[in-house]
Order: sequence, then C-alpha cells, then structure tokens
Amino acid sequence: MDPANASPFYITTAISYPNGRPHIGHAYEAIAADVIARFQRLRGREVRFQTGTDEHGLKMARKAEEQGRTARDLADEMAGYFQEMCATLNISHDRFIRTVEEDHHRASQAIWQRMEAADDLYLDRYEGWYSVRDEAYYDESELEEGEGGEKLSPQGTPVEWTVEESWFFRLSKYQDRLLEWLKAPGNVEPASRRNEMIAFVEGGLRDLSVSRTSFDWGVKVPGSDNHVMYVWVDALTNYLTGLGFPDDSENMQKFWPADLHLIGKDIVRFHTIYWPAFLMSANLPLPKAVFGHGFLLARGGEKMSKSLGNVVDPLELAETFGVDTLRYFLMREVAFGKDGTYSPEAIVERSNGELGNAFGNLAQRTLGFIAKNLDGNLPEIFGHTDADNELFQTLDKAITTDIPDRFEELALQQGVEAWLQAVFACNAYIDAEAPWALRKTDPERMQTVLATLYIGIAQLAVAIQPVIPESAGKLLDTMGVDPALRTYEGIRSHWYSPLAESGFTLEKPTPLFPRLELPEVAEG
RNA sequence: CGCGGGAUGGAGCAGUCCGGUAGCUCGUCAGGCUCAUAACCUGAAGGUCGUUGGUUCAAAUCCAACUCCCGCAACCA
Repeated sequence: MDPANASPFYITTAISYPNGRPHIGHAYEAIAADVIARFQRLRGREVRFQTGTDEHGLKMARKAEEQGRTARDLADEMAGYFQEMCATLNISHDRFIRTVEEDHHRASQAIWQRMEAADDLYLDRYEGWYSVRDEAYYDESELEEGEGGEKLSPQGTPVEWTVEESWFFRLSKYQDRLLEWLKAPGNVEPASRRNEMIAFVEGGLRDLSVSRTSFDWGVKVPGSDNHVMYVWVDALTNYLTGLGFPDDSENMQKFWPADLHLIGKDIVRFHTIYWPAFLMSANLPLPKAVFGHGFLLARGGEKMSKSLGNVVDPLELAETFGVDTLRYFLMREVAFGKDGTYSPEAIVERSNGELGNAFGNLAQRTLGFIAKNLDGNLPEIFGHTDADNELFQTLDKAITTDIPDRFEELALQQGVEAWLQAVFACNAYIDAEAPWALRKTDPERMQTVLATLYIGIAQLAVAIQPVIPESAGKLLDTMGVDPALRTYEGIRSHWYSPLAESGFTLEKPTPLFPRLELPEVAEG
C-alpha cells in the first residue's frame, strides 16, 4: 500500500455544547465524521476518531442554576444524551471526550502554561458590553436599540455592562503567520469559508480575552485561582487531550497534528484563527485541515398538513426511517460544505428509490435467484465475456477511483453518486444478460452471469460500507464474505472462487431496505 | 451600507475555486423485460444556466453593476 494511504489519520468533530439535547445538526456532523473515519479505515489507515461534549462556560452554569442543580449534574445528564446519540447512529469514535474530565483539565492547564511561557498571556482589565448568549463582548458602536430602549448585540441578544479582570492572549502577534497559514489551500475548506477568515484577519486582530472571573464553571487558570479559562480555550484543547497531551504519548506522536477537524460553519473562526494561534504559541504543529460544513434546514412550506417537516430529533428520525437510511440520506442529499434541506418526503424518496429499488433490489433479485435455482450453491464461472469484463471495469473504476477520490476530497455527495451509478450499471447488466432466460437455454452462461453479479454486489457493498455500515455488513455476512476482505483492496482480490469452492451455501435472502411509507402525520 | 445563503429543463439539486460537448435524482411520454422489494432496463421530450454590460477565440464558470427570493426566537453544527 501507498505509504501516504497507510499513514495514521486523526479526525475530530467539534465537541457539542450540551445545554440542550442533540438535534439533527449534531447528528449530521457526527455521521459525516463517521463516514470519513470509516472510509479511511477501509483504505487501510489507522484511524483515531474523537467526538464529545464541551461542558464548561457561563451558559451551562446559568442553565443549571435555573434548574436548581449543579452544573456537573446537568452536564452529566446532557452528555448522556449525546453519547446515546452516537451509539444509536453507529458512530465509530475511539473516544467520547467530556471537558469536565480530569485529563482534560490537566491538558488545558498545560497548554495555558505553554502560552504563558511564550509570553503571550498578560493580565488586564476588561470592561464592555457582554452578551451571555453570544459569549462575546461588543463595542458600544456595534450595539442596537431594543424596543424598550435596552441595548442589544448585533445579533439582537441582550448585553450587560461587565467589568472584570481578565487574562489576554496576544492574538495580534500571530496575524502574519495566521494569514500565511490561512491562505494555503487545503488548510481551511471550503474556499468560501477560507476567504471569510482571510478577510477577517486582514481587518486586524485584537488580543483576546481568555479568562473569566464572573463564574467558576470551567478550568482553573494556573496560578490565578479566581479565574477560569474562556470556554473556547479549553474546548479547543480537547483535540490534544484525547491524545494524551501534555505527555509525549504514543498517540501524540502518531496522530498529532490532526488530519481533519470537522466543524460547523458557525465556528470556523475559532478553529482557523484562535486555535492555530494557540498552537503556534504553544509551539505545536497546526491541524492539516479544518472543514466547515453547512447547516441542515427543514424544507420550507411546512403548511402542508401531511408534512412532518418539523421533526428534528435525530433519534426519532433514526427510529422512523432506520439508522442507515438516515445516514445515507444525509450524505446523499446534501452537498457537503453547503447548507441542505431535509424532509420526510425526501428521505422516503431516496430510501425507496436508491437503497431499496436500485441497490437492495439488485441484491435481492440476484441472491434470491441463486438461492432458488442453484439451491444456494454459488454459481461457477465458465469463462467471462466482453460484457462481464466491461462490468468489472466499470466497478473497478468506481471502487478504485470515482468513489474513493470523491470521498478523499470530502465531496461525499458525489462519492455516493458515483456508487449509485455503479449500482445502475449492475442493474443494466442483469437486464441485458437476463439470467432468467439463460436458465433454460444456457445454464453455464447463467452461472457465469450470476457469479459476475455476485462479485459486483460484494464490491458495491464494501464501497458503501462507510455510509451504511450495518446494512452493508449484513449483506456481506449473508454473502459469506470474510470480514478481512471488506476493504477496497481486499474485495478486488481473488476471493470468489475460493468461497464458492468452500461449500458455502447462500440462505434465501430477505430485503435489505424494506419500502418506507411516509409516516402518518401527528400534527401538534 | 447589518450578516449570510440562493437564483441552472416540471420539482429538488450538482457543476462555478482551476473558463472549452450543461450533469444527477425524481417526475412526464414511448418502448422492453418479468428474475426481483408493483421493483429493473432502453429511448425521448424538456434548459437563451436571474438581468445587463465587460474580459476572452471561447463564460453557468472570471470582472462590474443590478433585480428577485430565503434565514437570522430558541438551540446551535
């Protein structure tokens, strides 16, 4: 294998702020990251995949206070929901990190001390209009008048005049180096996000307030016990914590810098300006790529009574439509990096049309035919024709080039599209060769055709595993494909004849993706 | 000058960074097949790529201006 492909791969999602239950957006990000992680494993890379929750900060503290309990208690409950979501959606993370964990406090304090040692932190006084909701200070000139004459942030959120002693980070010092990093293609994607960030930095950077004294729900600043770190300082550090930082651990050596931070477009600034600056200060390598995906929106026109357009609980969606169907839909429907829409109608349409009719039915008609007409014995190959070889070439191109290349460049939608085209090619092949007709006229040719399809279906199943791991795995199990062969390389090897000769018997298959009906509407 | 997203055949969308036969899914029409989850396959119709101007041998794609639509309560990805 190519050494570049064999190198370790570290991918992270943003850690979720758990002051509410997981919504479809959290699910979207987790699924996308999982697809990428599984894809890289298929390529033979050693993958580390981290997700988790970002539990500190004033909003959590306030929320807990409102509910009359401790922040930790609230955090424990909410983190549980996020862990449950990951489990339900079949997310294959190696670590679910919680920022309240002991090792994370240690890591955050360590990076702080490094920044301090670099002379990048200084104590000063901060006063200004602070929006709790935005967790940001605003300049007087930025404020707007509310209806009652009260002051509002540019986002329309309430602001309070706040004075506090604060540690500051010399962000301005890194302006030039940040620009250089930002401008290198590949570091920040998609390009539209990159350009926004470049414009932001070119507008000039101010030093960043990085500690708070007004509450204590956070990581203590070393040597300043009345300060807790600004929530983003500790949140971003999670990517290091999970690798064992500050220790010179095996994982740090193997996986840092991260290959990909997958985040939402709303927090690109934190990940492509603050985070690289912190790392520069701490003298650590910068992540190789930060990708800001788009948001998922409910499709408009929700007045239609049969629309379920407002269902946003990802677990409910998974329950209604199936985990793999949801995963497939999100990857297939939305151009990765742009905003997208979802609706029950669209999910049902994709599932029935593409998973059910195209792929599921291809497997069903082929495997069912073998089970029925050959007593489940795998068909023998009596020499391939041009048509067979053409199909093999099409499939080979799909699984060696079209699909992996698109996935590699995070064009996930197009990768799935390429897979679907290969599925169509198999359906066209079976129609053209018509094994049901060959059954009477040329049984040997019939067997060869079925064997060709068997190989093709296995390749298709392997190729789409990252997206629909459970269904693809189940199909490959049914087909008797050794798990060790379920990689892009493995499934191209000479596995079919050995399997056929091993005496393996195919059971009568059951439909992989049953037809979905649009759920009955329970309009609230 | 609030921020951002968008305008591509009937619907929903890719493609726009790196100009060069306009692509996909669904729908429609016609035909084929009947192994299969009433699924599959083939063919066809249907687009001046929002407008205007510019650059160019060549623009959906680059530049300028303009028009229209959408989101910005909460949660935030």
